[in-house]
Amino acid sequence: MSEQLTITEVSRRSGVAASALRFYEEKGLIDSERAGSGHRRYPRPVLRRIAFIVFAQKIGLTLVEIGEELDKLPRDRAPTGREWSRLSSKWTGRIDERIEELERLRSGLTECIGCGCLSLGKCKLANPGDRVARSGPGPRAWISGGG
Amino acid sequence: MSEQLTITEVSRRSGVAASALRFYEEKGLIDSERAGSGHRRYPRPVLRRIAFIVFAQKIGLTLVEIGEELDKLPRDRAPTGREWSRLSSKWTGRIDERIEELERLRSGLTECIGCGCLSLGKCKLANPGDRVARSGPGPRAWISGGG
DNA sequence: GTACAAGTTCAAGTGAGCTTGAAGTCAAGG
DNA sequence: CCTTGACTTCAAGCTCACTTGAACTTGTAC
Repeated sequence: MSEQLTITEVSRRSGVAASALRFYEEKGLIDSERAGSGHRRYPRPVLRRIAFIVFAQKIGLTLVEIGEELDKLPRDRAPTGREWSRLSSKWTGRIDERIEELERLRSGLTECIGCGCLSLGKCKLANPGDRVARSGPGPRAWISGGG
Repeated sequence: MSEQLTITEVSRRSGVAASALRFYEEKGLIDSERAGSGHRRYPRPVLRRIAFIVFAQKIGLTLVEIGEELDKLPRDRAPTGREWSRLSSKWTGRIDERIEELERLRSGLTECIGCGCLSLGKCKLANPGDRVARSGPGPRAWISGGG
């Protein structure tokens, strides 16, 4: 019958820390029911939702953006494969853009740095549209990294 | 003669805020000399150095990593093109890795989400090596985004 | 001589995405 | 009855990459 999962089970299966799961719930990204004790009980489809969140983060979406995407899914029932893939189509575009940007940067490194043009402003490669620039005080958006 | 630039000039030419330039200096990423007044005066080659920092950030290096790379350059004279490109070779590898990861994620989105396997752990695509995972409390590393 | 822009330092704030710690609840086992 | 362990909430802390504000000095223009 184990249709409901505890937070530790969900954490183990998803690889996402329990504290992060609570955090996601607080942000409205996932839901939980409660046992009589007040403990969280997760319906199984939450795993897919979490997988999607992890996926989306790796692609580079913020939790807010992910939330907006997830809001397009029905809350009352498990979404269909069709519904999931409708969301994902948007993201492949994002991935493509990012790959293109990285390829531009790679050319910049090999071509642009060899010559003397790497002085910004002049060099289109260093500043392609300036899409990453300025969007508030916090850290600028960055790439994977993790190493 | 204007061999020396003020902080506003450097800021304007590089597109990096003056506050950020001071911050970079504090972190040891760039140097400045001082006018009699105590105001910063930058030698021209600093622009290339800043360009490199901006570049490297877009690729996904942290300021600490960038600092480690820049430490390999001579401080007493302007580095040669050869010296710059030695640094950059490392980074192209990083870009390639990141592009590969994004391509894996893209396959994951189109193949993996259509089927039912998107439950993490089972799905290799969702967790390729787990390179981005766990490295301290802060935000996980993320990608560009910037909108 | 006084206004004003442009610079200085230092401390504190910001935002994202969490983690950690304190203090408490609840169910099962000995 | 007491401990253990899994859970709860809430507040505070942390990293990264900066920005912002306060209080102050300097150089130039009128």
